[in-house]
Amino acid sequence: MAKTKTNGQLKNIKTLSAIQSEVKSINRIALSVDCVIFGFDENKLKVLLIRSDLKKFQSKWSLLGDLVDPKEELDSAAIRILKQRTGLDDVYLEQVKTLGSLNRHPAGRVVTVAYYSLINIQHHKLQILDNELHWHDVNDISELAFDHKQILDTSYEQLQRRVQEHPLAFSLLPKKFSLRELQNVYEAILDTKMDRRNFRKKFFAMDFLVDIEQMEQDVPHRPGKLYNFNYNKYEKKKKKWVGIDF
Amino acid sequence: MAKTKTNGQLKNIKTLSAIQSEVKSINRIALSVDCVIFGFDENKLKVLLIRSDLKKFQSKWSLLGDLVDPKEELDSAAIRILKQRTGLDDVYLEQVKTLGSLNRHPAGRVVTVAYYSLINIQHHKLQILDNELHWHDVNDISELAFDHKQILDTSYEQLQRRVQEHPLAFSLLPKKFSLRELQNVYEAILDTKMDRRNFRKKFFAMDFLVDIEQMEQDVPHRPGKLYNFNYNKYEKKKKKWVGIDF
DNA sequence: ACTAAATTGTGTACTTTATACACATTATCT
DNA sequence: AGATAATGTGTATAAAGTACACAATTTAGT
Repeated sequence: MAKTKTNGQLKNIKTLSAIQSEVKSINRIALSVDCVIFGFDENKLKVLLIRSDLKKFQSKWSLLGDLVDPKEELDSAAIRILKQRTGLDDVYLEQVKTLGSLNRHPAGRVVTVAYYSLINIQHHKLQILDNELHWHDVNDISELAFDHKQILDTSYEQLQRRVQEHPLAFSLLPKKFSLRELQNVYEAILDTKMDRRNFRKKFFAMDFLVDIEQMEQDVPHRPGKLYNFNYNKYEKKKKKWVGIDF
Repeated sequence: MAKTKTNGQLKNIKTLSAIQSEVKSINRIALSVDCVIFGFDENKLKVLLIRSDLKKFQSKWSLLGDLVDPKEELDSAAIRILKQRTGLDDVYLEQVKTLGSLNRHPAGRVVTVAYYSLINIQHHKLQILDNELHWHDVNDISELAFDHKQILDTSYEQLQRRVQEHPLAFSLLPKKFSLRELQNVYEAILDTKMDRRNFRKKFFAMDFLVDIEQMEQDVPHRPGKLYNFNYNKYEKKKKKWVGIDF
């Protein structure tokens, strides 16, 4: 590798062929993708986990992941995993961070790109036939295989931040939802209680909810109205940003 | 690779040795780190770029980056690059995202982990002796080598978001700064003008600024008071979060 | 020494947003 | 028919954000 030093600084004189030989050489690392798949059920935020296959982590649960093929895009790998595990392929997906501790994986150096996704459990409920796959309450998870607890925590924190500034919550619900269901999603994600009247006022003031003139069915009480979220209107009107607040 | 299918789902029966062989095999990818190094000078937000060394990108500027060694932590690689290029090793550093398009690099498949960092230009001004390294106005950059423009844009957007919610701006300033300098940093990052009296009111109300009882020197007008930012106090009092706002 | 120029430092009125809070209505279940 | 459980609605108060002007301090120029 061609480098020269000038006053302690590196000069940037690598040639393409030098870089190519570095890229082709043993200088490579296994890459994986791990997906934190969030769902919403029984008024709780859930995450889909699989029982770990490795002896070292026997009996521990882990996130859904796989190695990235050298000819595969990162996002494609995440989409592939989601499709394989949930049967869904049109889901909200967001990259969270990349972890690469030297000893994070027992099989050697594996750098992993973490994603989280939001899915509507109702839509795919029938597809989890693999009995090693289960939905877990996010707040009940104390330990996972590898560094997956850390990935989950970071993803959950990012979800909490982003759900307040972007209309993500709707991805966890059916297309038609009641205001109570929407509030339940926010309360589950943010782990807090909100005032019902102020919550409704806020969302009606935003003016992104469409009253579809239908009512809830099969609820053991007065049914609420059902709404859609109008993404087009949101895209046109969304705020740029606000102010300094920390 | 041992997989079985059950109703279109994958079962998770890989053994450790199967994974090890996947990890060790040709199934590996070159990894790099690219750093967006932000600075603040002449009341403008700047980014440190180097002239690209590759013919294909002749005359284009690029971010500072290097391949990650298989025995090197990701953060360490970013810190190494910052140290090599700026001489600084105690800088604000944040991972932004990982890009892995199949054709993003002419030398082959190279997945890159992007970081941004904030440094105080004054502190290291004398260390940029390499004349291929230059500070550029962030808003003057229209084209960069590889996909570096995309990395810059994403980093800049993330900086704009985060600077509003976290006390990052101070990393671009000397330890002692005047309120006007602080406001200039915010105005440069957010590309906006703010009301001077309201800005002061806001920061004094937060109560994280320490009046160090010194005045600016060598300014051609009435000097302002100098302040420190009290990170300890901030860590104790910082807000959890707020509400729904999009 | 005086004047002009530039910037600091300060307070108040107004607008917008957030919060706290209660009761009548509509449906189901027994 | 009555009990239960949730929906739907408005107002008063508190907090935060915004708009805005003038005197004081220092340097630079003459």
